[in-house]
Amino acid sequence: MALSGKTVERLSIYRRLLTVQGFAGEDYVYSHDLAEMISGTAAQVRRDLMEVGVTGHSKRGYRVDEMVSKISELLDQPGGTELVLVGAGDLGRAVLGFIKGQRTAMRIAGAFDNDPTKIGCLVHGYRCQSIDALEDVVRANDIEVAIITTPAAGAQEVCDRLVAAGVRGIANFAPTPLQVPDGVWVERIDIATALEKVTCLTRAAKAVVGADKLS
Amino acid sequence: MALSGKTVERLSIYRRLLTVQGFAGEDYVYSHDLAEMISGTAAQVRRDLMEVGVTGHSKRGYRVDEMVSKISELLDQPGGTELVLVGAGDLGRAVLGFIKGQRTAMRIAGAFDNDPTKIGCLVHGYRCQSIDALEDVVRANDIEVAIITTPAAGAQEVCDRLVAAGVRGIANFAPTPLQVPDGVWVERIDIATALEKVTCLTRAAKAVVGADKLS
DNA sequence: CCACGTCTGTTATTTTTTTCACAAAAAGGG
DNA sequence: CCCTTTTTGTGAAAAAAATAACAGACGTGG
Repeated sequence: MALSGKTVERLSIYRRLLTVQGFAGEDYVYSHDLAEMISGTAAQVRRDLMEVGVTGHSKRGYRVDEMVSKISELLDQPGGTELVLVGAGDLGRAVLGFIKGQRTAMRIAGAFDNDPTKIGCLVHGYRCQSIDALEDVVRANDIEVAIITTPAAGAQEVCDRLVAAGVRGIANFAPTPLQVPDGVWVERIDIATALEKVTCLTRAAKAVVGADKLS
Repeated sequence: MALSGKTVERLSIYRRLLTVQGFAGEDYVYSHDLAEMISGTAAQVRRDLMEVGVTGHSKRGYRVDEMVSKISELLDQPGGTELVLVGAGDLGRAVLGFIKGQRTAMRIAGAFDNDPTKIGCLVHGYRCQSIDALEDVVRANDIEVAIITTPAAGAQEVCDRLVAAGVRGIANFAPTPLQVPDGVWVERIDIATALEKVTCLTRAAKAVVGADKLS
């Protein structure tokens, strides 16, 4: 019963809707309400919830607090997760802000950059350290998850160093694919690709609508 | 022959590998080389290329320049795409930097924010305007694609205004789902979800590896 | 110029993901 | 208390995506 990536994504969104957005404060929620919010189907919501083991009630829906705690059990590491972030540019700053803003179960154990003018500076309350200290911090804190927000050019090298130091999961914001050994999970968040996708598929969507109009 | 979203994503990556990374400068590339770079299979690469209509050569591979121009034909709008960006915070700044950095076929027609202290400031060379001017700029330039980098709270309202002004495609970086009418394409780039996914699935990957070791 | 090995193009197969559809549960009204 | 309506839970069907597999093309080396 390995949770698929897609399911995890939706669970993350459900939880957010149930805690800080939309349905915060409700006691019960129907599957079709959640479905509408995510522009999906009720069946899919029920299926996702089945996977996490929450059970709803006919005519009432699902208990919000039960959903949230069950989802959190699956998504969050018991004591929270410590991460390191490499690359304190605009994007790194944005990601740090995100982590700080949402009160998620994540803590930043260190933020790193190779630019001497950035080292020592505070970014969203985190002190930027020299990339030279990367391995030490990762090993000292048994860090398993890292965020790469460097330019494409340096990403693979940073990745290799992280993996060598014991990191098993990487959120890769650099616009380049990373090569990793088995057992390391890479989540790619590719802004350049996303932008190209939206410009491309916007035209496609229009074409479809146009076709519909003819029929 | 509607290009699927997944295919478009991969095409975007292929093009980048063929122009600015990895294979820039090569005359021919094999499908298995591209496959290795993206940690995929050669069959999938060939399939993607089939969809764009490039045809390779036995024993030689695919012509890089042909691939790039065919992919560009599909991904890019002929004269390039003009976009607006709403939300000039850290994330907005990061996205503007991306667009400026990659010399993609995209141009920023306007960057907007509702924070009076930001209005008038230059962000990566773009002058931040008041959100009040949003509709005027969108209509005056026939903007079809927009980028939302606001906090979650304001995103839906911004989205509604954009759609009302004629926008048909939205890259949504706000950590909330958006409701849009038919014919509008939304591409969600959810950093909070991505981070939760990587922390969650890192443990899952480890579990799998552990299980393998037992067998 | 022939045999071999490699790489493409595409069909078939498998796997994964989503949607459909309906029985069972249960609240509410008369 | 029973009937109606709404909502869950889930097997079955469908759709989408990825992978495998292999015929055909084509250099290359002898």
